Amino acid sequence: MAKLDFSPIADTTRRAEIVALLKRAILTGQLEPGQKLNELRIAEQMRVSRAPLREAMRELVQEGILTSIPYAGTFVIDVTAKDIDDAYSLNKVLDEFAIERTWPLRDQRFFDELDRRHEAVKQATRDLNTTRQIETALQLHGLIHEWAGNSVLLETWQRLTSRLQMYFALHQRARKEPVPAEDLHETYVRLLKGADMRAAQRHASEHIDGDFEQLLAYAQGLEQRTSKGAGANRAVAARNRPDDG
Amino acid sequence: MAKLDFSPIADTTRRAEIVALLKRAILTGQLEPGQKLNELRIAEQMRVSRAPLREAMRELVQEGILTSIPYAGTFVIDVTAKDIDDAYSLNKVLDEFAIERTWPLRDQRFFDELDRRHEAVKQATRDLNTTRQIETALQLHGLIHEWAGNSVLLETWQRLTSRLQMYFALHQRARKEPVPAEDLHETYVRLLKGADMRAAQRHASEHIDGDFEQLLAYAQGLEQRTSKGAGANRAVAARNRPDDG
DNA sequence: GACAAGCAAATTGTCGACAATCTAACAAGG
DNA sequence: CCTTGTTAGATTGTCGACAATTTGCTTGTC
Repeated sequence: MAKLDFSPIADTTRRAEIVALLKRAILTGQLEPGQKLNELRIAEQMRVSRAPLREAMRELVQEGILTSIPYAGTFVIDVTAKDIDDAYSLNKVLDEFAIERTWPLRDQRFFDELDRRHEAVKQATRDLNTTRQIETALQLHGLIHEWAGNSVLLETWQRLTSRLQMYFALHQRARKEPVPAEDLHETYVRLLKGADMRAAQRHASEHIDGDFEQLLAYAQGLEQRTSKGAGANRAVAARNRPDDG
Repeated sequence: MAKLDFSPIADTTRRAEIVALLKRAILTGQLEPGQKLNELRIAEQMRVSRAPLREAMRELVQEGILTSIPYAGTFVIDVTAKDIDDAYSLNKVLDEFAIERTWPLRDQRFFDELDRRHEAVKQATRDLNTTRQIETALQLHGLIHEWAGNSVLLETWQRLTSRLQMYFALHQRARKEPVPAEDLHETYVRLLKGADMRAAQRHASEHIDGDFEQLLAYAQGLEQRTSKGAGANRAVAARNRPDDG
């Protein structure tokens, strides 16, 4: 018998599809930070009952992109400069670890996959598809975490990625300028193929730095505009913001 | 007006209480790895309907201590030697990062809290309360993550802690020997109070090493006993195991 | 006008029942 | 004997309705 690996059957529960829908809406910035999610309205729009919707929302709360206050509502997380800075700091640490673990495991398949993902980024850049560009860039970046062979690391990074994707989407949305056409990942890919692990680690940090610098500036701008909420409870403040429509 | 911080009102939803109950049952090892959670039975035992129970289970799935297979059931995660090793590796990295960030922020309140938690561990040790001993030891360990001032790091560590607590509980349960009476954390606390950050980081790694060595040995024993499931899907294998009762 | 009590609307939390799916046992056919 | 189709039972997934809680408005009082 031929050795054929079948991929798992897709989850056919409404819950799973709702999770996917909501996640996309949040990560692409269609649902804005602080926005309240009205269960009845969303359930009607999706043509499902509130039960699977609520279960889906519970998952996203635990995934860290929604917050929930009993009897008050469920809200898209707010984004502060500190949140972004925290995520960035940890990401740097995880990257170094991932590169260290991936390094001895690199093989032809790794390099091929690296090229494949790099190509996907370049394609999205050519298409001027910012959402897809963010998505593919993070997938390129995620390869070292997948390859490191540490399931806990991968899981952690994927959770972090959700937020990063949201942050970048918000940033892109705020500044309506066109996407940079240059290839920012050329050096990153080259170093990952090379022989100097330290150099790769160092570049990974710096590379992320470049992306995050803009993000931080954007977030700090946000802070100032909504500065009244400085010491207040963010979630509570969110209550007074408009509903989803 | 006196500057008084009120602690948040307790969540009065059934869901939150169910989460707490289930989590405790899993983290203390009362619910064994791979065990299936029968919704109807648990709901009846807790005198609640399945709706809040299912929502609670969704949270724990996302928290990583339950796994769910559509239309098949929700199971306590299986524990493999590799899982423990992965968690251990990442924990080491997070610890170094946490110490680095906490280091300049240490003050009297930090030292006081450190002593307080250290004392709690010693008390639990004197009481021969293994469950509480694990709990307090992890809380002592968690201080650096709380103090580091990075919310993403803290969140990540707390997720890791859930599993660590489960692993240690299983380990303690397997070997019925009495708890070691010596104080394993003396050096750790002393170094955190000292001036040599590198030394503290190094000891943290080694200190964890000691705890994990036993865990790994235990897990590897598990692997061999249930070796038939080596290549098989763990979750599927779990289906054939006995229900909760 | 300021303020407290009380009511009404909207929203979230929970419940019980039904639908969809899986598992296991059994029968039929090769 | 092995495989395939069928069926009954149990369990999970989903639904619509009801209960609990919050919020904002209204009313009455000073």
